Amino acid sequence: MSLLSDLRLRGLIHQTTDDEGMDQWLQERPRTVYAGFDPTADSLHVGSLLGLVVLRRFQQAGHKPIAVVGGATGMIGDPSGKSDERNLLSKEALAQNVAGLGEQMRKFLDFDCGSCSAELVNNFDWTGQWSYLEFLRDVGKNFPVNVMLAKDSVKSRLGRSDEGQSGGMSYTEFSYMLLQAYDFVHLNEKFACELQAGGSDQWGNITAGIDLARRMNSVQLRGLTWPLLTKSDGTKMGKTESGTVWLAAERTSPYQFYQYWINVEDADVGNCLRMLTELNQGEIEALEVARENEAGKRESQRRLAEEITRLVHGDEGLSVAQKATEIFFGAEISDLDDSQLRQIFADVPSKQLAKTRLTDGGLAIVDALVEAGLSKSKGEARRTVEQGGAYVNNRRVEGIATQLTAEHLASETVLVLRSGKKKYALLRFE
RNA sequence: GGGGGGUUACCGAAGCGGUCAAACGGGUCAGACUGUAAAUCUGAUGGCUAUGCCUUCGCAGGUUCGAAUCCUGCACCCCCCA
Repeated sequence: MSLLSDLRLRGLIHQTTDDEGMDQWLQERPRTVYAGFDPTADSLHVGSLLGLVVLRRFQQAGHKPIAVVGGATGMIGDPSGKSDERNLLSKEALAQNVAGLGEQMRKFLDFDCGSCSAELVNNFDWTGQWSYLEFLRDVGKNFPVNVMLAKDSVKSRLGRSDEGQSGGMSYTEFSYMLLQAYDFVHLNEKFACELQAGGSDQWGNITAGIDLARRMNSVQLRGLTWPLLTKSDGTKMGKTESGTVWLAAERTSPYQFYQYWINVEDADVGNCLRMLTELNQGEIEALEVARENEAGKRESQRRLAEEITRLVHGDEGLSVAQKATEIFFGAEISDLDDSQLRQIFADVPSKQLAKTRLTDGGLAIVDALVEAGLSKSKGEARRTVEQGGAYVNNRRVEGIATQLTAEHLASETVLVLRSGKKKYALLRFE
């Protein structure tokens, strides 16, 4: 199956500049394709996943992917789809972010495989060189304002100009499109890049780049967009009550990441499997059937979580996430050492207490719950225990009189407390 | 400026001299059920060294053997008349 028909089948194609010819064009010879990534944080998040996955597929099909980090455009802010003007970032912060993103991209793209090696470039490297006058002369001249005003991203903002300070659009933001358009021209000149891919909200920017290349260099470039990945309730993927789901393990632990996918709604999981994983059509269909017959097993979610977590955090990250899942959902805790426990419970609050608290008859379970922050008062702790909601190392505590001693330690120094179904805390005795 | 009503625990809201740590509903926390879903059901819900003790009913005083409940003053809120 050709790359493009596979992408189509997976629902990854929203629009192309060349519906009839592109498939053929891609099969003729290896092409160079680029997609942009937002550098407003030092980590990518679930929202960037689609772009990475698409570039990865292009590379697997023998094409050369370029990931462009918008160091320059990030300083300005893309108006597309944003209701308000974005905060500007300092140069230093951007440089740091760009470095972080590159690290994560290595998991998706091969940067060392000869002619189709991926490239990571920062558009600040070329955009930063421009003088204002040069830019106006060489680039700005090619942008008819009336065409720009007709773009949806601009129109929607101008319509709000009477709504006080947040309405309207600054000249800086208005210029964003020019910068991004020039990126395409530059990449075409330097890497012979002929195709830009992006989310459907990027269509306007992509076509602007194609127009500019035609005017400046008389070349015909191409564009392709993927649909925005949204949930069945219309909200964005990748957000939880506690915030964004990041790809960096320091920001979102592998366990939390894995759990995010495990908890995807039935209505969304099919889309996610098709768009984000590399499972083939047959496997995806089999999961679909399984989902209809035995929805309760949630095999699709499990598979989805497994695939994506492996891609982002590697086999090791996946196995920690799975082990943690097993434990967080009731498996008794045994045969684990300090470092394993710490890794698994990385997200869980912990408190250090003196080792001596465990000697001399031990530490009352009620006090332990309060110390660990699982109960606000001893009364509340007592209630929890009496109602059967307190667990030590995932074993239910029987009786209010329980005293914790060294025998209750799960590993050398750590004891795992739990209140209710999911609230955990660690006590470290050192 | 005058008249009336209000202020109760996390929130809403009963209580109007002892049996009030204070009904009821929501929330929250546990438990059961379940698909790590939704719904439902059950229990708990001021603190503690705990069959008792301590601190709470806007704030400060007072009456009384005894006050969330009565009286006085103060603060804030709402309504009506100027």
